Amino acid sequence: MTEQHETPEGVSGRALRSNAPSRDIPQATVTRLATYLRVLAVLADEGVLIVSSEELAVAAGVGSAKLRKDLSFLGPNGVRGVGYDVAKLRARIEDVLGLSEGHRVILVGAGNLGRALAGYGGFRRRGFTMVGIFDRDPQVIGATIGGVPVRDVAGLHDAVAELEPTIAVVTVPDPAAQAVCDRLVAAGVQCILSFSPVALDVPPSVEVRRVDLAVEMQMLSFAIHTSSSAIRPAGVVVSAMEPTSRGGSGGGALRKHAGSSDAPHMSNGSVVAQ
Amino acid sequence: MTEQHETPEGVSGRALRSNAPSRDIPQATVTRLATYLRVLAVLADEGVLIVSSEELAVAAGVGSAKLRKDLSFLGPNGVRGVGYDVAKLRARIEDVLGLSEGHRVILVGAGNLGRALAGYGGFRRRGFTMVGIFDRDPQVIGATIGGVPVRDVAGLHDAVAELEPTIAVVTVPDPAAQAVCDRLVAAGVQCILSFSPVALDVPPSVEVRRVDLAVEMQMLSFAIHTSSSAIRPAGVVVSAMEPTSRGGSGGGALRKHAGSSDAPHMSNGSVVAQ
DNA sequence: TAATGTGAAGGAATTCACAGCC
DNA sequence: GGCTGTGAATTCCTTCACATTA
Repeated sequence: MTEQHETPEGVSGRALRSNAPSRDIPQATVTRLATYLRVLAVLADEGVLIVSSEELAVAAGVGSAKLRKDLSFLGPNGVRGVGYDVAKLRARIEDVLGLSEGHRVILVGAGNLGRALAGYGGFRRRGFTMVGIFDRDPQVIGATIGGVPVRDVAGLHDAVAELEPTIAVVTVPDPAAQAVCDRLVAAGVQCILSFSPVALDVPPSVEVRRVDLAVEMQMLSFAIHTSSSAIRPAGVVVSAMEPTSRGGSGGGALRKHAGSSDAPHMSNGSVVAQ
Repeated sequence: MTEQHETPEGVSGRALRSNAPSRDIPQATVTRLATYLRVLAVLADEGVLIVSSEELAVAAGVGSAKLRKDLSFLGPNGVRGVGYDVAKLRARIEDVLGLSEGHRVILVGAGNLGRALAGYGGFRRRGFTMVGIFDRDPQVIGATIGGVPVRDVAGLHDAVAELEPTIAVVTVPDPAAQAVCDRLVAAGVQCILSFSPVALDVPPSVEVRRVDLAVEMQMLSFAIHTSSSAIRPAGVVVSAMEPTSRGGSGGGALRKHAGSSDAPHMSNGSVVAQ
């Protein structure tokens, strides 16, 4: 959906920290940086030390020029005639995205989706530590999910003070979403990822991203609809994909096989942020 | 990821059907149409008959000019000086998105995430019918999730011929994603929603959307990082949100109570399409 | 020589402002 | 008077092509 594009005025707000990039980083670039990071993690696991923009681009599904442009916002990261140092580039992107110090995450709503997220190994692997899980159901409270005990949501306020989470993930039924959100805000949470399609009302100082699965499905629907109604050579569809050179495994020189990787089924969603 | 924005060249492929819009609809607009649809459903439930672009825009979290521009791609839909007929607009958007006739969905991977999706009421409500669920685990095969029995993924090919799904949702562990995808493609599935972060290799005729939760979390991280490192008046954060007029409930004339109300600033997200 | 980094061109999406209609 | 629909201006993003550097 990414996206694209909300956030009219770029994204940032002038970063003034240590290694902060000098210019503002475009929103669209930030979205892709997260993708590059995932690919770099896989490469690192495979023992790859150096990667070229072309190889990285193919693995991430974008054009190499776009990738270089994206990386250029972080300052010089590669060596001309050689490529990028995988470990160094990875560290640089993590630093820029604010992932270096990790994040403490709490989850409110231990339903199926909440459990799926809590059990998602990819989180911890990427620096997100689940420090608290909350629910309203007495039958669920006290149980342990992914090693973290489920607490009564009634104690949310105090728990936030105790756990000091940097991010809260909300996976409660739609009607409860706003109330939970209000309590999180009252408790001082600044950053919320909501899986409810309802638009949450929060003060401007709080950052909310919303993920709506149905939106993804509907966009797929549109793709089918338009392609099936288009006049086209038999079997060929005008698809919404990147004009990436798609060559199975024949392309990249350094990639081996994709085994080790990440987490088992998890999820997530599309996106749509508030 | 949003998303936003993969898909370089617009989205469509010349629609030539019945009520097809004359022009191509921009990708960014399609993303938001799905959002408008959700808001319209809520309004309809509340008994609202007519809505102005300003009201709809606030509820959806976008600017009114943007909303009007978006709707203009679908042809004339409103009445000047009055507003939009909720039911009529809703039907029009559903038609354009290809939702009018509903979709038959199969799900591969009955883990926590798969179960969460299968049980998600929002799907059926929006015209997506789960017609088949598949898994590899003998312990799960035969069980019923949301009224649909779990079948052995070994019979996927024949089942696709039998069930004729228009969309397949993949929620299997990462290492299995490509293989499952290949089998779906071989069986004739044209449209896949994958929750695995790995980039799937498919023929150009197949449409794939990928959803990666970690990307969302990382974008949140960036938002925290940049705003916390910015120089700003105490307590106020330079956030990446829409500059929407946020006025609690004082604004809209037709809306009743806020259970679901207004969507303050929102926006939307990103998405990463392969 | 090989691949990065980047100005400049091109295209897409957003915003503005107002003409047009009820 | 009020609100839609839309050209025009603006801003943002992508793509191209090449100068630059190891």
